[in-house]
Amino acid sequence: MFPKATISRFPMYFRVLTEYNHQNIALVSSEEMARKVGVTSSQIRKDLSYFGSLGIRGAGYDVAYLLAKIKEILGMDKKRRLAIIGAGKLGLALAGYTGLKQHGLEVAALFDIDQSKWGTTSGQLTVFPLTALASQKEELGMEIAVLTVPGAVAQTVANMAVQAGFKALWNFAPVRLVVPKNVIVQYEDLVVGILTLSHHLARKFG
Amino acid sequence: MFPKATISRFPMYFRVLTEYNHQNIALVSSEEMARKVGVTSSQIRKDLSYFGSLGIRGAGYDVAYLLAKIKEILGMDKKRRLAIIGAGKLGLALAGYTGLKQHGLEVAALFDIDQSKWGTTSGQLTVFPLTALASQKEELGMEIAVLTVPGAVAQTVANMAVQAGFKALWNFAPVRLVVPKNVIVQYEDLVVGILTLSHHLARKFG
DNA sequence: TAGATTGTTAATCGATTAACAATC
DNA sequence: TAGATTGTTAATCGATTAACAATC
Repeated sequence: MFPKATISRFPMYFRVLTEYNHQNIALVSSEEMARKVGVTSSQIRKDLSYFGSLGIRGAGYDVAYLLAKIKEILGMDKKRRLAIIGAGKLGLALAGYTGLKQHGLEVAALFDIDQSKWGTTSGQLTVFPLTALASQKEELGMEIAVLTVPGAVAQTVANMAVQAGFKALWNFAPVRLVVPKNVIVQYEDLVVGILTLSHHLARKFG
Repeated sequence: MFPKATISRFPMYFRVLTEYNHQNIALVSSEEMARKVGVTSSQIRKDLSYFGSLGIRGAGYDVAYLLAKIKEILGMDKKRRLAIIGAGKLGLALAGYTGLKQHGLEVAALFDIDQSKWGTTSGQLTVFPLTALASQKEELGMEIAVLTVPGAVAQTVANMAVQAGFKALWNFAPVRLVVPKNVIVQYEDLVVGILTLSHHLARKFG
């Protein structure tokens, strides 16, 4: 098995390879990529080696081939559709975030408990009542539920998502969720990064 | 020195302690906290031990005291003001994100290069021209620059922030920034989490 | 004192890096 | 073939966990 951190570096690899591809660069060495990404070349070779012998000894990595492989590893070869639950500021921002589309991820619909938000279109997206989650999941073929709701209701909403058949949750609420073990939860705590900065500032300047 | 991961767990400790505090619970054991946070009690004791002998043997941790200590460690004892550069969807969402305020962080102003956005108030916040960065930094006492701009201009904007005197950057653009070594950059890549999920889905279901 | 729980040490586990044989 | 760079092994580094002496 490979380190968890390996997968977390793949999005960055994907981006620099996309760039090389646009520049019509056909081959790239681990050394060259390493410089661009900001890791060691050893790290890159090791990360890639977990998924097979993807390079050419003496030459480097075929950009197009490696790009295809990484897309496959990250599940980007198939379009993944997301349901955003919680049409607040964060939910709406994610709905319009171009970074998702650039990585083959598509927000298909939003859901909210607040009646006043129903039907509202953000871009060409519709906000549905939370009760429509299961039916719309089937209708729109959504696989991943994004939780952008207050912490106090996160567990309840997670239960509904699980009930609706979602096997993957991307949770922005700072709450540990209890879910059946065939359901994957990815936690996203936006506050960690900024408080890490705040900590460093406090250390250095007080 | 302590593991980098130690600090990243502190925001979660802060939240559960805040909860205990609201419930008027005065003492809490590492075992109890561990259950709530979802880590081992050893981990909690170790994490805290890096910052002194914060507990009471045989009894546990004094909630109010530990809370104060953690606030201090995370630099939350002083209010930190943020400048959001890039008044797009993500920037506006962060400007209105209540999670920041709950952790003693205050967005003081937004900045954008796009003239049509200047003066626009989001909540009671103003969007300033990028050229006003240095003057407003002094005026409003901002310490942290939040970069919510496209990757293509992130380095240029980072340079401006450094020029304006910011010593800490919170960078949402998926680009490695080159900055003087007395400037701290915290990278926030929103795509990593969701692509990790996508990878797991691909593994399990194809 | 007896019971409980911390703080810390040592062992374990996991991830990164250096080095180089394999090979294009 | 000579030069280059991968893929992989072994060494190093770092983080977590288990266990228990210290002590409230």
